[in-house]
Amino acid sequence: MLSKKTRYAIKALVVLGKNFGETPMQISKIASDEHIPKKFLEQILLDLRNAGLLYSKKGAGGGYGLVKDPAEIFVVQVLRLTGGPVALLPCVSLNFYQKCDECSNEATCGVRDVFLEVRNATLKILSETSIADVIRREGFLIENTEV
Amino acid sequence: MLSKKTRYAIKALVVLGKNFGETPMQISKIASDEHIPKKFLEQILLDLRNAGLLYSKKGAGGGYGLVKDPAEIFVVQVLRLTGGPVALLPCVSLNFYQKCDECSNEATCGVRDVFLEVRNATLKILSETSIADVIRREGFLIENTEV
DNA sequence: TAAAAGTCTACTAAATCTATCTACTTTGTA
DNA sequence: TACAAAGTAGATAGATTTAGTAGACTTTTA
Repeated sequence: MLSKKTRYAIKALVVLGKNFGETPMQISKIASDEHIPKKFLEQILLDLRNAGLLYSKKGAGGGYGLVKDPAEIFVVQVLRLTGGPVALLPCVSLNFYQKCDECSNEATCGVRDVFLEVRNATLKILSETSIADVIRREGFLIENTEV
Repeated sequence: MLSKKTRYAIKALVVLGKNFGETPMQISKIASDEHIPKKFLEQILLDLRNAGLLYSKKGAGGGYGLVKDPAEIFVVQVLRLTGGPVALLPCVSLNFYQKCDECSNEATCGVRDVFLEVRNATLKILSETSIADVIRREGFLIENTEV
């Protein structure tokens, strides 16, 4: 399961993606619109800024904005920045790799092999899906509902 | 990430799968062979027994064994029995469903839609892979290494 | 110069996970 | 029949992680 942190980060990026090209957006606005605790969101946005995804502007009229086009930010990046590994086992994780204590030989571990397959499938989807795609899907679904 | 509980459960079922048709196997043996804390494993095997996957025999010469052929036990079942949801978001989970607090409209949520796709991909693999498959893969990999 | 808005560090509360303890029941065999 | 082997059961403790809060500080604009 994704942590709240990861989920809030994605939500925030979606909101900022819709706002791309406009004047920066305040934390408070994002927090209240998306029902995210403001102080918690502050930390998250700061992380995303330090990672180079967002710019920030202090003072009156300040706020946050995307540095890149939402089509160039992929969901998998957000997971990784917010500490959510893609893999279900540490021994098949690219970015959070850890040796299994209970497994004697990684190369011959059938369990590992299965979860490697799962990771690859997940990774494919999440690394091909951008924030822009997420926004697009939303739009598509809304239209579908309204027709 | 899968919990230790889930991982231990899979490991134990693999061991018991190899032993299928033989006399029951003791917790202590599984625990020491697989480097699993014995008392913890006791709880896990009991859960799997109560779920109908294992039979147990008390007293001297007792132990645990698979009720069904390892080809009929699927990895996805083990995840679910041991509390490991397949989905990355509660709102796309079949067995551990929960409404998102921060999401206003589930039907039009683009984030949900993406993670639904991820869940379906994961589910496909895990529900098609049996304990027997895990054992087979292991064998295949060992042969590969030795040749 | 006051208000708006982000920055930074530390802290706490709650939940969950992992593991252990203790006492008990059932069964096989000497 | 008694003892040892082995599973059953529930409680509990320790560690770790997650989620959220608090408060003081800096920068910028009007």
